[in-house]
Parts: sequence; structure tokens; C-alpha cells
Amino acid sequence: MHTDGTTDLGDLLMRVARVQRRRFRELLEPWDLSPSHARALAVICAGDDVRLSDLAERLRIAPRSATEVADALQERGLIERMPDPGDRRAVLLRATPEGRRIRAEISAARTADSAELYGRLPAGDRETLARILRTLAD
Amino acid sequence: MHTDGTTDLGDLLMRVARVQRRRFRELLEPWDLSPSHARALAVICAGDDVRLSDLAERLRIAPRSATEVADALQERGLIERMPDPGDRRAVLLRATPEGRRIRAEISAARTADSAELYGRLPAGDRETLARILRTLAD
DNA sequence: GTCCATTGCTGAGGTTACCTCACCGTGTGG
DNA sequence: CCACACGGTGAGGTAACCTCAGCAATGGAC
Repeated sequence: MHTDGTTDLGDLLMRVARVQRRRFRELLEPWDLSPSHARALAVICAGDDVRLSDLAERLRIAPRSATEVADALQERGLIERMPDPGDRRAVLLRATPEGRRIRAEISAARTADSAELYGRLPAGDRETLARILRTLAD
Repeated sequence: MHTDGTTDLGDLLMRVARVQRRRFRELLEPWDLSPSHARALAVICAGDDVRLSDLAERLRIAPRSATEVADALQERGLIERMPDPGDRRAVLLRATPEGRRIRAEISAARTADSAELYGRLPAGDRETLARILRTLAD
């Protein structure tokens, strides 16, 4: 298969991704949040008054699954459900002050961690990497 | 947070990784194998006479979980369990001819898919990407 | 206006890929 | 030779998804 010991690009990328995922999970421990819950909180904080179906779409999960993460975040007091005044079927999600605070802390921690991980690269490499990855992401 | 619309490196990398994972899952459909089973099969084919505990270590999962994927692959007739002649506690896993055939087909498909995904990059970019990722992977 | 298909959400129940804990038989160092 | 460690597995649990069915609200066709 391989004529040399070189790992192929796909494996390499997945390996770095795995490292990053692990770091993210560990980084979240102080707040006792899972990656998926943290992502959901970020989405809800980012766009205010988010519908459950919007949340599902942004997270690329089924609407039913969005209900579940909303339940979890609500139970922790990080978000609240409100009726949509314009559509009585819909539910709007809004982050509580506590939710916003925590999401800001996490965001800062993530930025710091990212700086640590990618900071080892020279600035030129960082730019090149971003350019190449953008191409691949379509 | 961001002074411009630039997605940060971490997000970018995760996005590409997600694309790749999705492609891998779809690529495996003809053989009705999940990514984790395919990875396990690859490990077992790569090193002959693999212990269950070795499999667990290579896949970075708990030994108990390795038992499960071995069960699944065995049930499909892709691998077989044999007693270790040197240690009556241990179980050796070996791929059947069928298992080897399928793993070769998958390997070829994956190589082709990888070529398609990364082939859009100029050769220089591919090398640069590999170099940078290797740095990040430690 | 009145249907009726569609939309937005959720209860019930399933799947996958992991996990820990307890146990049993086997190997091994003092 | 015996206590302890090791290799594998049964039992049972969890997180993060899923589908399917059902209900209330909506909105377009007529």
C-alpha cells in the first residue's frame, strides 16, 4: 500500500481533529458541559430568540434531538423557553444571563486553547493552513 | 470576538474533518460496515494474530468494547477468534479471507476518495498541509 | 369561512458506540 | 504455593443521536 512510512493526509487530518476534540472536551470540564451542549449554547447565544427548529438546523441534528439538548440546557438554567408571540406552535430559546456568562467564559478558554495549539506554528503557516482548509471545506 | 468574518483555524479544521467523516461513512455503505468496525477490521488485517487487548489499545477503547466489535466482525464472518497457544487466557483475532478481501476493497475505495478530496489541491499545498498537520499532531 | 395539508414541537422507543464493575480462569514473582 | 495481576466477557449503564406517531397551530385553496 504505502511505499514509505508516510501517513496519508486523511489520517493526519483526523488525528489532529481528534486531538482538538479531546482538548475541547477537557477544556469544558470546569463547567461540566459536553461538547454538544456547549455548541448548542453557543448557537443560542449567537442568534437571539432561536427557534428549536433553527437550533436543529444550525447543529445539523433532527428537531427531536434539539428538544433534548434544549431540555438539558434549560434544566441547568442556561437557557429559557418562551412562546413565540408570532406563532403559537413555536418555542423560542433565549440564553439566561448565567448562560451568557458561561458561554463567554468557555469562548475565552477556547480561544486561549486554540492559541496554544496553533501558536506553535509560524504565522505564515497559520495563514497557509487556513487557506488550504478553506479550499477543502468548499 | 472576531474583528473580521474569518472562521478560526479550529473550526475550519473540524469542518473539514466532519466532511471527511461523512464521506467515509457513505463510502462504507456498500459493505454495510460502520466506521468503527471498518477501523477494527483494518487493525486486525494490518497486524496478524492480534490480541483483543491489542485491538483495544490500537483503537483506544476499553478492552470490553473491543470484545464487542470483535463479536460483530466475527458474526459477519470477517474475522475469527483463536486461542493463543502461548497463553490460554488470551484470544487471537485473525481476519478471514473474506475479511481480507473486504478490507482491501475498502482500502482502495478510501484511497480513491482521498485522492478526489485532496486532489483538488496543488501538489505543493498537499505537501505543505502534510507538513503542518504533522507538526500539530506532535 | 371552512377544509386540510403542512409546520413546530414532543412522547415513546430504538440504535450505536462507548463505558464501568464484577467475575472467572490463567499466568507469575516472591 | 499462593497472592496478585492479567485477559476476556456478562451485566448493566450512558450520551447523543435517530424514527415514528400524535397534537396543536397555521395558512393556502376553494
